[in-house]
Amino acid sequence: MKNKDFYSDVYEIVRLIPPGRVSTYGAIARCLGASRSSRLVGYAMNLSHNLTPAVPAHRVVNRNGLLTGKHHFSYENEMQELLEKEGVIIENEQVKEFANLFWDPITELKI
DNA sequence: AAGGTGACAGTTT
DNA sequence: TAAACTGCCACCT
Repeated sequence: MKNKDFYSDVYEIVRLIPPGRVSTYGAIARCLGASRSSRLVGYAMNLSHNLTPAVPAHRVVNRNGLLTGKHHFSYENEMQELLEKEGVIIENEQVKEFANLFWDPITELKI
């Protein structure tokens, strides 16, 4: 009934991202048919901090594979640590082999 | 109520 | 090739 569903869908998709994989704001937005609202996805992540169950926002990066949102975590290294813990290697605040680890919700969910 | 902001992305200079 | 600008749409003050 409200765009709140949009956020719910965003959280749901983010939760579907398997460990060790990463996705992008644009891909998620596009999956919901709102390719122009990629910024809103980032905003949704911002609100997901108090969300339960916790949304793995650390698995969501920008289309360049850059950890742009690390500043919004408890501490800046938390995002990187969480990703490295899952096997994702971060180099220069950027996901290494991003193209290989990229998890596209459209491709994965559409099958 | 109106204006400003932003965890992006695509296009242009 | 790299850097900068604009577009976009909901949320916040």
